[in-house]
Amino acid sequence: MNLEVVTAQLLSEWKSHESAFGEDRGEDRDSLQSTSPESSLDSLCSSPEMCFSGGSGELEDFSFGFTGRRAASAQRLGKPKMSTKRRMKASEREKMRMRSLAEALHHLRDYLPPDYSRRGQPLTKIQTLKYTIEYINKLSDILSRA
DNA sequence: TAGGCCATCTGGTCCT
DNA sequence: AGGACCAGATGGCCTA
Repeated sequence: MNLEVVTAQLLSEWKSHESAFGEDRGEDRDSLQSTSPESSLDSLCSSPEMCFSGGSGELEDFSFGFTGRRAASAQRLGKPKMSTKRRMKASEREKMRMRSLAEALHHLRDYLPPDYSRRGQPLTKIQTLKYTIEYINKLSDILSRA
């Protein structure tokens, strides 16, 4: 069985599951938000610090006001507080890490059949993961029966 | 206005 | 010591 046949079979199977899937979507409908397809990436600039590209001095001032409460709890534990420079570097790395994760999820959506994102509403991260699992299971099932 | 989703910051933990 | 990963907290945006 070649790839085209598998794909065709999958799509037809997909259609047959559409009703059940629709219910699933209905269940999730409430959680479908209006984040546009590009929003998860474009919205990287949705908060003040997101558009910061490194201006360390100002960022430092900002994060100081923002993190006071947690720093206090860290000091209470008697642990040596991370240096500001190191903390900023760690924050930057974490930001990049989460962005690459969001990007990967964004990319993953492209591999799901359009049925999964009906009504032009993009999938949330959770939905993307759940539906991907579902999709892979269906593909595996078809292949095992071939 | 409440609730969902998201990006970011942060401290803790593990690993190299 | 420093990087990677994780989970909790927080605030902004959007929709019903």
